[in-house]
Amino acid sequence: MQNKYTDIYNKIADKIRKGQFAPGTKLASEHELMKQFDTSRETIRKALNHLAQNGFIQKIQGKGSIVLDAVKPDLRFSELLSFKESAEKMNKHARTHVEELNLEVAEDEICNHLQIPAGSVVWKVHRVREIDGERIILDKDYLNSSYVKHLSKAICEKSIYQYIEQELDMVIGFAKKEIVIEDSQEEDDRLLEMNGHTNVVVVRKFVYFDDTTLFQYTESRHRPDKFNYVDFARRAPGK
Amino acid sequence: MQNKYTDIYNKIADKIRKGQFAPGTKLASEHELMKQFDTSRETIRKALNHLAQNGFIQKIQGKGSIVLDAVKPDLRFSELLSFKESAEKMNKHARTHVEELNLEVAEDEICNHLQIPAGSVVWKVHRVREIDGERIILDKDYLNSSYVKHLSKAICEKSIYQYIEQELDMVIGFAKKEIVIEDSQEEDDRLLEMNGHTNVVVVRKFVYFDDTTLFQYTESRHRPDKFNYVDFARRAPGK
DNA sequence: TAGTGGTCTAGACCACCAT
DNA sequence: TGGTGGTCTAGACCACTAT
Repeated sequence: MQNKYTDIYNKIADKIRKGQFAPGTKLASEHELMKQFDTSRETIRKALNHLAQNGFIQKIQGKGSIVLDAVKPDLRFSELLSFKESAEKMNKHARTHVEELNLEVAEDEICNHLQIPAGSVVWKVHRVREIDGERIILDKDYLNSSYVKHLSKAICEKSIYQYIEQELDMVIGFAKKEIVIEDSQEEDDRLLEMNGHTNVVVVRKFVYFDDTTLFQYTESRHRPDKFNYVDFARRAPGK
Repeated sequence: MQNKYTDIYNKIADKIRKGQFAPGTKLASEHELMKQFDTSRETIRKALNHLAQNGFIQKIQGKGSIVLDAVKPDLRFSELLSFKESAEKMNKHARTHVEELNLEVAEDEICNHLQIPAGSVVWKVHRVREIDGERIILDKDYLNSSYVKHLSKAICEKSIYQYIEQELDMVIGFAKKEIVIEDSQEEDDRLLEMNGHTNVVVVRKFVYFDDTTLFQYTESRHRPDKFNYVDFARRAPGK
């Protein structure tokens, strides 16, 4: 347990995920939850607001907190997950093939993306993701070697994020993402089982540490028929 | 002004958008903002946390709140905006062509999506979105006629959400969204300028009122080369 | 050590919903 | 009317960063 409200959040979220709190039913009132968790109302409210933000519940003034039919809130576009984490949450059989792993002088475009001087040395990692026996995603990662000094095939096969967080003890903060559709390139055709598809879904991602330093640029190239993203969106209040 | 913290949020967000607070610089401290806005610290913190959630700032303990280089946080995938709102925020020349507007017995699949009995009567609205002179999006909307009793061509040309919120005084709460790539259908080819593209990006959306009732199912079909979504994602803390 | 943000509390008052 | 959630406050204590 890190703090009370994430603890309460996790306990309630788990019960909703497991169906112990059924969709359509109401949670106990905030007053009741205060007693159950022996805490103050603001702390309960922090947990409940977080649950509402993530699509677990809907709070209605005067009524209570209604459990929603989860959108698999685990597979969120707005979450920043590694491939390994996503695959595990989806219960997929996944394998990673490291096709390329080099510390090299980066192309100008990559240096530009990483906001470092042209001619800088970066880690270039190309990995193919095999899911249920099919090679359907090509991940092209570029990492600022000033922050991530060492990488290995084993690390890339497992999870770079896990290595950064657990071994390097750096904290990943946030990312900017973009989705576009593009024509497939020679590399996609060579490394993926394209099954005749001529375009790919490209997810571009800029990933930052907690202290706002940019350390990674990634292009995740998906075979179009296997691409699927879900999300939960709230209507911005106001006006 | 509805309440203090959204007011403070909007004021700071506007200044960041306009560049009056430059990326990389720090906001005033929470203590300082308390004095500036004549309010308590928790109220300031609510506003700042909201700004952090939406990618405007990064809070660092012991240091302060750093202004981020905005990802055009206005064009977020995780936001629930109408086409009109999106187009306005992007400063695009947009036109809407209402191709179909009928109150009719819905197909079983649609009834299923809207969670109503087979054979129910629903509003079916097909609209083509023209942006910068090109017809590139086909929106197929289905609305539960028990909640939305009246619609007109004028309403559909303008904004259904605006009509629902301002005229019907209903509050739109949240939506579940999904993105997939599919082969284009005869209707896409007929109504859109496909320029030889043979697939479309389909955004499926289930939209709910504030009180958790489902009132709309939408399929938004985009020409692939014009599809672009951006988002800001935070790494879930914990574990 | 001083200043920053992070957590938590106990209580007030208000708005909305049910009865 | 009583119960629910929504806003706001003043203050305490802690953790981290600077110096």
